[in-house]
Amino acid sequence: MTNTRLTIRPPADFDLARDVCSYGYFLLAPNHWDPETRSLFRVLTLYGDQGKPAPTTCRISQTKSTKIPALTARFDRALTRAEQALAHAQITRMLSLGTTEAETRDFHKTDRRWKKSGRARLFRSPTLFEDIIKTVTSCNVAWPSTITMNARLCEVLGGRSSAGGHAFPTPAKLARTRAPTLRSRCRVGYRDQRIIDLAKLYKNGTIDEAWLASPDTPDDDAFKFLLTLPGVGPYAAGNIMQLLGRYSRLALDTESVRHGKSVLGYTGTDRAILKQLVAHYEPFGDHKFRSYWFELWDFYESKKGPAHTWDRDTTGKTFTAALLKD
DNA sequence: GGTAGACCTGGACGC
DNA sequence: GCGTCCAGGTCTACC
Repeated sequence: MTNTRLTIRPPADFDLARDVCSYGYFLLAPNHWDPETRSLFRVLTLYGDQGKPAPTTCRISQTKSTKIPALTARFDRALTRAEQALAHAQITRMLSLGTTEAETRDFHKTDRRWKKSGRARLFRSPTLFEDIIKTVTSCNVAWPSTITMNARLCEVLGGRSSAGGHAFPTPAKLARTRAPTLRSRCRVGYRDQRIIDLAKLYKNGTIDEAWLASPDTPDDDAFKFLLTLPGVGPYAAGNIMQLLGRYSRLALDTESVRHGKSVLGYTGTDRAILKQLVAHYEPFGDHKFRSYWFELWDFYESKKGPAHTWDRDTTGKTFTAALLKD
């Protein structure tokens, strides 16, 4: 049997290099962006007929030869119909293909600064679970440690594809992992039990992805629920909101304060700067996270060059607050 | 409601 | 090479 190859039609304004390299998670395992070929490699966890996890390596690239920008996803084995449907859904989530051209136009009407570059979509994970764990691994830690934690989680607990790559651990796998294993082998520190508890909550349905993602669920309700999760405070909840495609909340941290000081020229105490940041983004209403994020991203690109040229193991590791201060 | 201190890791720094 | 300090967001105890 030949390996599966899927053709995906994204919205006409989609640009793989721009839209993958739009949020830091594209630098975290198991994602691997290749700047040379402008392709995204990663292992997706699909599920075979018996419901057993079936890690599968996938390479996503964009065809530029036709007028309509088609995406091609190549897999390391033949997929069943059900697996193809799941892979399609996971890729759609990762690349925010659900963000239509009309929604993009609406964002650009509110914040015209990004119309020229076309920025509107933010990269995320194939599953909400991975996004939640990635967010927890980014809290109270410098970026290089977040890179290490995600790499170790995949190497130690992620299933292996036939091509040899590791997937992100499944909720079931993390739910039955012992805290000392997470701490010593994945270097997650005190986050160990919180990660296990989150996996259990996801596995037993307490974290209800359908409810959280539903347009019928008000932003306030989703945000309040996220705050009840272990390891999730105001910053993490705000970040998970944007990973759900809800951009009405900010996710403010020390990096936001640095941005307020060095880019926006704010002065005063950290608390005063945070207050000014909230006022600054208020006019962008339901789009405020994107306005905030693309400002920040612009600054990173001014320091490190276009994001699609960043390599995970070199440029990607240099994002520390200390290095960005000047 | 506000605040102080602990949590853990890894990078920076001084010796 | 070793020891110490510090950054980072959440949680708990306390006022």
